[in-house]
Amino acid sequence: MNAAKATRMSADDRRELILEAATKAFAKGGYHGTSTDAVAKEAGVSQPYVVRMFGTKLELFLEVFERAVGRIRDAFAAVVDDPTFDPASEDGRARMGLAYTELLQDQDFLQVMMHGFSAGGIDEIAAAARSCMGEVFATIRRTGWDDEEVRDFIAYGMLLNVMISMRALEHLEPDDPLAPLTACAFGDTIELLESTA
Amino acid sequence: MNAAKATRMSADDRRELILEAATKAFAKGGYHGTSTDAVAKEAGVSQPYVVRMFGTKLELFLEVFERAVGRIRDAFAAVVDDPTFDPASEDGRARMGLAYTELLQDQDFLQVMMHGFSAGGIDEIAAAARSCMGEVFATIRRTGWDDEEVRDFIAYGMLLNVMISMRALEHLEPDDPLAPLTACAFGDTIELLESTA
DNA sequence: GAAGGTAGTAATCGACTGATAACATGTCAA
DNA sequence: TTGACATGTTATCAGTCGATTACTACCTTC
Repeated sequence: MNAAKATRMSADDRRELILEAATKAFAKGGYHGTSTDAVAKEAGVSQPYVVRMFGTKLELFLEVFERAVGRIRDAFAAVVDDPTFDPASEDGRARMGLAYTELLQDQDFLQVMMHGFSAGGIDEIAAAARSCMGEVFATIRRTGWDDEEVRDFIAYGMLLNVMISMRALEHLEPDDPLAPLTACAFGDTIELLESTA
Repeated sequence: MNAAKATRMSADDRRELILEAATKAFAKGGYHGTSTDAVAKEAGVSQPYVVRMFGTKLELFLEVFERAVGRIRDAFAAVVDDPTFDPASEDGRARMGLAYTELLQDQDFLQVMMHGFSAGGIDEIAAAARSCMGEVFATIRRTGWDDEEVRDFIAYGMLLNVMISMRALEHLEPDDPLAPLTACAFGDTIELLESTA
């Protein structure tokens, strides 16, 4: 899949490349539904190499998952840490919303996140999910908003995540059963996203 | 697992029993993470019997999923159809909230639902998810609430679903990274749930 | 009491999966 | 240039999975 196959690469670069490929692969199938071979093919390397580099499939998934949620957390942190950010203002709220909207452009991350959140059947993943989600909450809390406001902000984001996972944006036809909710949930960001989805 | 194994049973009864077992099994592992053999063991029948009764594993999952979401939709429908229901009143909103809280008692249904929502990689499941979610939206909409209010109600429910999936309720220790959000999200329903979880 | 449909199992298969081991190739320092 | 390490592959394995086939046991009805 990748042109870099023939050439040798530093382990760090190769690791990065595999993590990106794994993000794409896990986004589609989740932990159980994605084989290490699928990741390897996506990355353009052999399957045993993937396994050996990360130890086990679970460790690979955990790393992919923590990166995905970490990226989201960091996007919010960047807004909060901006010295011109005023959490109480309408502009402040808009900035936080926009930060999330920008994340919607790369849906692989969000889907990996949702797969991790749903995988409560695997202890390590559930623990990572709680830990990462706790961090996101703590980050958004730093706005100074009331906990209820933070909670509602996260809840709304979660709705969007779920709808992306069920591929609502690819089914905006007026006769689709979900279209009314999709329109209401995504509002005017929908045109922005349609072009990229 | 079930005492009914030795005795013969009508196909309809057995079907029901397998669907319940499958709900429990799929709640843990989702579609990919649950084998038909796991379902069979949970139901106390042989694996080939499960497959033959439902055709394929996918058809079984779809039936389990549609039942799960159907049950949620019906719970809301019952509230809306109650002649004493006044959507605009505080009591009306409380009733809808309570209907959801009652659903939280049986977390298997909610987890199956979340697994279905996340399984966008399988076309049939994604389509079923959109369809079922569309029905839930339409049902709640019958309250007469503004679309935004319906959306927020669903979003909040989705947050609770996700937190249940990551087993937040089993990790309420003060040092758990997620505990603050869990406390905020579940509020006073938490004592109610702790006893059953 | 036997015929025929229904409920259910045992045996088995081919495909796939994650992991391991053994091997090959490239790179760089002395 | 040769030794040593890092990068990467091929071959292989034991376990698991969904599905099919063929078989058994039960119940009903005439």
